[in-house]
Amino acid sequence: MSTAPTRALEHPEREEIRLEAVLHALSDPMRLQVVRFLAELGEEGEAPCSAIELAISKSTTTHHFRVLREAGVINQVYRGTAKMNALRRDDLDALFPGLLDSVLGADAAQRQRTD
Amino acid sequence: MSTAPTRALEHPEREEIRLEAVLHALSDPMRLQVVRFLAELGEEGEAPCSAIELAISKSTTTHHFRVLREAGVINQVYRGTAKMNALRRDDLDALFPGLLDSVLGADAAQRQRTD
DNA sequence: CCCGTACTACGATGTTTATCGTAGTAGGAG
DNA sequence: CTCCTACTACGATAAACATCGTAGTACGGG
Repeated sequence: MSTAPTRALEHPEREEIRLEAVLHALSDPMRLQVVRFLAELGEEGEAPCSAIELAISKSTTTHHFRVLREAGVINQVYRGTAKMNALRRDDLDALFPGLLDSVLGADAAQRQRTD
Repeated sequence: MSTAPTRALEHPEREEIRLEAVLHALSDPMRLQVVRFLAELGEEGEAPCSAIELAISKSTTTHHFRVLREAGVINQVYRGTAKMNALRRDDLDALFPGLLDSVLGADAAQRQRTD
């Protein structure tokens, strides 16, 4: 009925994003992998959940995306049947300058070391 | 007897420190408070567990210090009856350049905002 | 209207975590 | 040796978390 703008998803406002929640969200390998993937898409990059191949089930994937969204790390919007995901780089950089980049850098470095 | 150097504590080597573990260790408010405290002591700063007033019981405090130590965030040594704690800044900076500083900066910023 | 794709909600399970209190050990001071 | 201080180990508990499978809903295309 009417023009229901596709049901909306709960996101914390920029000011509501908590450092502890962000660190917790990033402290899981699966979620870090998602963030790395989104970061590699560049500035405006967005991707459906299905674009990221994780070695876990669909329902668990949904769970991890939700953790990331609720922590304020990613933005999720319904676009037709897909759900597009994007890093909230602007918000994170504004709140915690340099944090995201050093985490991504640390991850890349560790990955290279451990390879 | 001989010169038993007071019983030793398990610490990960520099190369064994995992980013995920560090992020997880830092994602708890109590532990972040400990790290902030130690960071404020400066380069060579070290302090006994009892120097940090946490709003939790002694046994829980012990637990958090252990999590930090096992993640490679702090170094603990017995010094007489006390157990001295120090940030492993050198190791962290070498492995994850900028990470610790941006977390501490982010924490300070958030604290100022939320005050 | 029916179907397929994409994602979710729910309920279950096993693991980890934060927390505590009590009882203990280790080391320095008397 | 005795006592005090500092910290730990253990056992318990309640909450949170990662994971799954099944059953469902939302949307676009035929």
